[in-house]
Amino acid sequence: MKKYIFITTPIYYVNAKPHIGHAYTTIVCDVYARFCKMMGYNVKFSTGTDEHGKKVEQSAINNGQTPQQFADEISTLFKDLLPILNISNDDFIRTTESRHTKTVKYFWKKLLDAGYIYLGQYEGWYDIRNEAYFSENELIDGKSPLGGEVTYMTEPCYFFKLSVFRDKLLKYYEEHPDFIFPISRKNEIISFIKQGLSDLAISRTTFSWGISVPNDPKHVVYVWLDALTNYLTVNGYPENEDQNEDPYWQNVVHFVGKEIVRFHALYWVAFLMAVGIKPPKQVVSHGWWLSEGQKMSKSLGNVQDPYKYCKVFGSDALRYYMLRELSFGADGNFSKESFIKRYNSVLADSYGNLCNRVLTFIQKYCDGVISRPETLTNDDTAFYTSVLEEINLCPQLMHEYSFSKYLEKLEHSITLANQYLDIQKPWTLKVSNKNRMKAILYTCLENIYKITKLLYPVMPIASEKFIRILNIEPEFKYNQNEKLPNNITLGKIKILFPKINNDDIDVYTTV
RNA sequence: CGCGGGGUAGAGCAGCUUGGUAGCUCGUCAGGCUCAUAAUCUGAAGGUCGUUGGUUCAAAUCCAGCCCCCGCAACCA
Repeated sequence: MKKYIFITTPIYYVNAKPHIGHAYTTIVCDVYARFCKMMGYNVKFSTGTDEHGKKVEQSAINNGQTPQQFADEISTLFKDLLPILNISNDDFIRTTESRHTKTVKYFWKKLLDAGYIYLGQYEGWYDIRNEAYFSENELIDGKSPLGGEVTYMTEPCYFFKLSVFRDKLLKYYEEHPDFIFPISRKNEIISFIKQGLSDLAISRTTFSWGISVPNDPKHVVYVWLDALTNYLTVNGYPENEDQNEDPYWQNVVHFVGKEIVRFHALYWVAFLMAVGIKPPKQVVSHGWWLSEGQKMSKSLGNVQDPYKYCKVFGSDALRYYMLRELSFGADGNFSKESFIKRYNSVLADSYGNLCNRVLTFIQKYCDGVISRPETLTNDDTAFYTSVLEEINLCPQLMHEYSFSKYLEKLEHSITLANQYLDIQKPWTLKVSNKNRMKAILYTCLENIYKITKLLYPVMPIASEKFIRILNIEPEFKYNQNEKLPNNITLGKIKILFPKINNDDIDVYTTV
């Protein structure tokens, strides 16, 4: 039976230009999506931009543009970066598209019909800059906890009856222990709910750049109700109304940064429960990047620009680095020094060089032609076994989002291959035993091939390049018993990862 | 009693959920190889796992207290 999965990035808010965090989330999703495709899943993978709200309206005015012009411009920036990162998304959704406004309005009516929306009055101290209300006792020195100036306001406002979902949500988490990844985030959400849930204001009248509330156009739909619904839009709602029967909707995985877990794991689930749509399978949260040990900030001038790394090292290298360096879920550090070190020691010296030493050997001493040996020695089978032991762990690690360990296993397999060569010393057999020499080379090449296939989700370009050198048409399907064809004739050999010694790469953004 | 993250070899980290020889990468030192991108391979040195106490036959891992570091204006994954 064919398996389905729907993988999403958050939609990115167009108030700011793309930065390293957007690149990271998107890359993580892409790696997972490519992996799932490799495992035979039908994959739907979406990303996009979130374009409404007061901040966008304000930024547009400051820029002398209409909100739509402003949103178009920034959205394009996000979209244009996808090919640079080599992202294989199936859809790019914008919240200003008509397909989306239609979904949101429909979704609103469903919530209304189900009795979960009521018109009330919001009163409290309003922090204009942060678009949020606070109660008297939340204020700090007469300012909002977010630091903004506040004024006392009352505003008619639609509410979503979030409070009635308290027990349903807790029960859902309990029945789906893997719903929030990692566990530490799940505990945060649970303790947040236990502190008490109040109803959620889901409309605003203080600005107009948004989707207007059906039958009450003074109001626009609150940003998160608008934004989260994008996942339904992408999945064809409301035309495809019965999401509970939709194969992709059975297995939805939302990748998010840790700061927006609450919106996905709590509000979104409650919204869906309210209209009777099955909540997503999992919300997977990742940490933040620091730069050279410090928080990235424009004032410190240490904002890392991932696209500069792409230019110098290629997207494969950036993807590899980001997944390998961070223990997924935790915060981590992005540094030029460690990037160059990992690139050179693993991609250039260890993997790249291994490929090159075997390929050029075959080219020089076997005229580029090699075939499956008749017999294997014990050393050969031991080598096959030891590599298999490593790479067979990979699928499970990927499903646990242990990207770094996934790569660690492959790196260790590469070391095993280098060791195998050093022990077998095929270069001593050039004259004395050419058959044995070829058997060694074929054995090594076959294992590199297996490893390379598993590298594909992370480094699709290099993986494909290597396989093309073997004159094989790349087909990325996972097969535990992956085999090379019996006869290989090499094409033109290329260096996969040229060593980079330039320490003067300008990596900081010059915004 | 604000919230959260963290303290494990020179550096950066994993391990902690499900207690039982402390592991990875880089770096250092010594040696081997020459097919390869001055790449590779072998070996070695280097840690009282922040601290105190508890549970246990056994704790980096569980529990309690304490110390120290980082983040919590905005932008935002």
